[in-house]
Amino acid sequence: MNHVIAIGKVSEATGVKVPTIRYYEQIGLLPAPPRTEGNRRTYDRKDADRLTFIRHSRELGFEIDQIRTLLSLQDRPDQSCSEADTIAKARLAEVKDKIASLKALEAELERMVEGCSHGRVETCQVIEILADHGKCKHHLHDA
Amino acid sequence: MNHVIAIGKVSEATGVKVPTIRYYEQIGLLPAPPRTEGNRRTYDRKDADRLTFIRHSRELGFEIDQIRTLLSLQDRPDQSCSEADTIAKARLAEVKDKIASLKALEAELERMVEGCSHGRVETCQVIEILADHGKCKHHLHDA
DNA sequence: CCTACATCCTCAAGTCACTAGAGGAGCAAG
DNA sequence: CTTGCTCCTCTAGTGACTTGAGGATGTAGG
Repeated sequence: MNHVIAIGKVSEATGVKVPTIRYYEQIGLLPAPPRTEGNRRTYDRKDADRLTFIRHSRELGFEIDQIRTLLSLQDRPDQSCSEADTIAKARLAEVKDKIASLKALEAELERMVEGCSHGRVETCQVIEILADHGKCKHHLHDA
Repeated sequence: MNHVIAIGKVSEATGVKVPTIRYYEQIGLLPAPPRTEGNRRTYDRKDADRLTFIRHSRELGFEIDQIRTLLSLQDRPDQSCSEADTIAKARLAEVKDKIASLKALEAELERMVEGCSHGRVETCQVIEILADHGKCKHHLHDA
């Protein structure tokens, strides 16, 4: 209720950097807060909660547009949560994919590093493997 | 030696898209090839190899600047490969980190999705967990 | 009251690694 | 000769911010 928190304090409390908070306001993800006489933004607890929600969602890899949807769902608690469920499931699938391809990548990098004879480039597996894709067993889709 | 391959063919052969090849030339990652009378780029086997090297490195998640270093190492085979080794090791560490944080993320998403009662938003774990970071056991660094 | 200094403001431009589109020229086949 | 493909340059857009310039405001100490 009492808009009293300065942008720097919200930043500290939520872990979202000051310019990022202003950016979120600009793109309409966070409502423009009231200002002091000296034109400074004043936030309250609700704003901080929203920013925490946003930060956590970003950490989980959701895109801004997905977060927009999730936020709008949060604002209307009577609605079905199937949309939130769908978004989370899609993200989960993405994450599983990414873990799989990162593991392939890890294996290949390990092979590279282990194969490095610490000699000259001529005989270095690192360079060798990068140069010759045929030496790579896996098909990596994206890393 | 015989510069004879058109950009579309190199693209096909290496899996690097045509505009991306031109982009790599622009940023100096790939040397500007000779042109035909009709101003078309003509590539040879060496260029294709270099592009394969670049693509594979990108798939492994190396940044353009790192690839620049790796390429310059490849060009001077007498040098020590310790720099390549260092770059690969750093990338390996990054990948391991990322896998760890993605696994935490996977667990959290799974918890969210399983906790969804398919009812209204009010009781939905998905929204709940996003809103309250305290409910999240893990510290995720980046996803 | 004055002076440092931290914090805040706006606006524009930069980052990374591409991708997309406009508008036009070259080239091979039917 | 025309259809349709590939190619050319150039500019601008993408996502999610970050950085910097240039200035105003707020606060603590002397």
